[in-house]
Amino acid sequence: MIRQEGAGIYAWLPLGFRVLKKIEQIVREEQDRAGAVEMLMPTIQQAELWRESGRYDAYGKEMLRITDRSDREMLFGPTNEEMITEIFRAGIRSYKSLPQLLYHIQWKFRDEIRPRFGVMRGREFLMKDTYSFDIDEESARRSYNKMFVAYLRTFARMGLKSIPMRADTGPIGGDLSHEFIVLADTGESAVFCDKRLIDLEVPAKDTDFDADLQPVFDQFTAHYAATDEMHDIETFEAKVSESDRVSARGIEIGHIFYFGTKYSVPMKAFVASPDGKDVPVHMGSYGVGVSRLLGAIIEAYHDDDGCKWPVSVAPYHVGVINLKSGDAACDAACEALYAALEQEGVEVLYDDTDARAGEKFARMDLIGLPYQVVIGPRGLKDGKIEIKQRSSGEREEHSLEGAPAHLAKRVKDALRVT
RNA sequence: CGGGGCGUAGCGCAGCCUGGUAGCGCAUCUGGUUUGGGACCAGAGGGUCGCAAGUUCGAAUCUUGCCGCCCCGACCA
Repeated sequence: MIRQEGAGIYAWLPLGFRVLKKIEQIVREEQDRAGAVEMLMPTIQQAELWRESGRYDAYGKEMLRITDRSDREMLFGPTNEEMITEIFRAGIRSYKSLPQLLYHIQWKFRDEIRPRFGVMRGREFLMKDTYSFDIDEESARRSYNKMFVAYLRTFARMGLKSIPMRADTGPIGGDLSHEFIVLADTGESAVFCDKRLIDLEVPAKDTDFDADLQPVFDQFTAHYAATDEMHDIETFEAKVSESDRVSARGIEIGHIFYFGTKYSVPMKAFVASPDGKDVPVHMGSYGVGVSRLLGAIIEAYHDDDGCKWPVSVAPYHVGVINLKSGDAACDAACEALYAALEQEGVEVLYDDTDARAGEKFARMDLIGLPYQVVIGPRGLKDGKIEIKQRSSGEREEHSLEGAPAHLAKRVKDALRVT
């Protein structure tokens, strides 16, 4: 799936790359649904831009600084607030063009003191970052809520139960911020929350993002939830009954900020307000660690034998195991099934190596595709094949004849966006 | 950056203390026997022992310097 090429730097091998693309696509679809517009900014930025915001000196050693052949100072972007602000001010002059919600999915580099946990904390990582521009705080809050809801949906589609937690705004600054945390034993930080939060229903596919989303926000922030650094044990114990208290470990998979005019003022991103006066725009930024999500999903879905991918992000939906490759009937049956499944839009990984059965099963379990189809000469005599579900381990006999439609239906049901 | 450790075949490791020219398991390749849930036998290929300098008749092994990587801590999508 991946291969380490340096501290915190990974090559994405074919299988891992497929998963990354699927995660990316879900993130993209939910951004689009929420009304954000995709674009693409470069990885390399000019130091000059960062001097305007004052962050060139403030950012410290985490920023990878580069010089070009003319000794111009450049940097590999750790984030894009400055650049998007520059793009905004160059093109937007009037309140009538607001709000704006722009995002891109691009590689970032942060020269972490200590990269670890593989792709969970790489130095180079793929991030979706959205930036909002609004005329005032009230409007900015609506943008914030859109991303808040979009994130709940995004993570749910990957099978992750995310919990928004009030967060410290950190070096990016501002006063309204939430981290989206997924609970996992191997999580990096301790988290504390109210159990009732975990069972809340995620907003549906047909959510109207132009409507008032404040009730959703209120619902998901009504109960206690805090990461280690924001945790206050007295409040926790006062607000949450003992049976509802959850103390666990969590992985941060998303982080949203409202930071007002922090960048628009120094960088002069002003728009004309209705009364004709120039006012600084109110901004927010919203990040999802796309490459990190791959690690988070594995943490959430695996067993001793390997991965157990949710259908929505699995590198393939179905693995076809030919128990006796070289046998004419087996080969024909496998190839027919493969073709029929592809016809149905099901993604298939076909193992026709001549390894022993046990090795093939083990390998397929490790890869962790949602469904495995086993075809061998013995079952084939009666037109039977085996369908195994990786997540439950459940195996069922099925007729070869109806298998493509049957599997396609199961895959499509699992993929149905709610 | 502070503390600890590692670098020897694609992967995982032994050998280093006590210098004598490199080995094991897995993987790969060939042949055979097997074959329905991690087979067996026989054989083969694959290594500038992280890099450089030094000590020595001789360095994977000792010394020094450098590079890379991992783990613990402060920081982070």
